[in-house]
Amino acid sequence: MDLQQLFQKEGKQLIKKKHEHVFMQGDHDYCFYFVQSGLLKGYYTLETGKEFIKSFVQSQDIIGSLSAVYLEKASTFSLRCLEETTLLEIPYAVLARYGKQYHCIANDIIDLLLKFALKKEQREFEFLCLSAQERYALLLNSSPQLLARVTQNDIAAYLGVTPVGLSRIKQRLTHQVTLT
Amino acid sequence: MDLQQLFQKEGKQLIKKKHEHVFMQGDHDYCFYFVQSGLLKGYYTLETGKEFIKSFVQSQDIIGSLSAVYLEKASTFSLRCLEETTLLEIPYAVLARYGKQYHCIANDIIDLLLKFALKKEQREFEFLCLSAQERYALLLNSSPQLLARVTQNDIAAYLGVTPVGLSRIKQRLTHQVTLT
DNA sequence: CATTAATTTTAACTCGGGTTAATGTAAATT
DNA sequence: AATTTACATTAACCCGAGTTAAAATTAATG
Repeated sequence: MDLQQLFQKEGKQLIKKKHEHVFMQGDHDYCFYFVQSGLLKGYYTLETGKEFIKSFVQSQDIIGSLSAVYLEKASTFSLRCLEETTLLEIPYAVLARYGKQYHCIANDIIDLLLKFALKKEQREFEFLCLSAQERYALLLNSSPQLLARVTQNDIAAYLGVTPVGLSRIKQRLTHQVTLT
Repeated sequence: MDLQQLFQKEGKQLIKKKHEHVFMQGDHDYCFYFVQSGLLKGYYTLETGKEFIKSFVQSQDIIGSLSAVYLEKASTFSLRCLEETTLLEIPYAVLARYGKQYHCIANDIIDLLLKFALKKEQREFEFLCLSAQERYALLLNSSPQLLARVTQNDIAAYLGVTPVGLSRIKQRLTHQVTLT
């Protein structure tokens, strides 16, 4: 048995409409979610009211709040649907139980965590070493189909700039391109 | 047996002088390292020659290049001693073998990866949502003793600003503080 | 279809941070 | 002690991005 089969077997199916939340920043959510279809955003809300997007979550992804699930603290971010989305929900306790019993599940969890860690490391690299314009160019290259499904506001919030800033970046890029 | 005991038992001790490298960006290093004493920096070198510090690595930390070890690719960063440092070196293959055999080791690996993922997630948050000044203020609060061991240049490279920029941030902060 | 609401672009102004270079200060080496 | 080398601060100038506000475009809804 692998992790995905475990979700199929033990997961509870949730169907969420566009704009609905799976959980909110501050919640003590103790579940992981496998995305069967749809699109979501994980985002931070600051005291100032500003919103920043941690990640877009797509079909076949597994998502959960590590700080809520593992540290048993309040979730540091909210998870909200950008499109109608179907998920399979599984409590962490169930996952942990299977992990202890089946080595292959434990290995899948290690695998999942490693991929997650690598993804976060890559994003850290981009923020640490690259300009907003370079980050946008990378995103455009790696995920054009994702960008098409998402508003400019959300892309900006993902890059860590304002919508106005992103608009200027796009303008600069297209001018440069047509120059060459 | 736990992970630290495994390092004691199977690890090979390395003693490195200040400025020596453990591995370099581009190397195919296949090991994890437990830091017994000393201080290191993991850093990216860009084609432009600019350096950015991914993380400082302190006593009791475990470090390795995930992309080198797990993806079997070239390491994306270099690891270099800021002080004389002693390490215990263990090949990933050995770790994986013990992980398969002993559940407690597998659990420790999951634990290690989770903590690493949480750390990277926190740093992602800081870059995504906070200004350089806010990041510096946080660092000053959370790790004053670390800052005392590290040069301004390295703190700047860790925050993602230039030494000149950091100097201005410090000036701004002390002026603000003395105003209140 | 028309109106309202949401999204995107453009402009004017401000500010943080990069760049370069000069100055000051501390360490290291001979 | 003297000189070189590394590290830190300061100043002048420039540019990218934030802010606010207005205009333009697109989408949603009665």
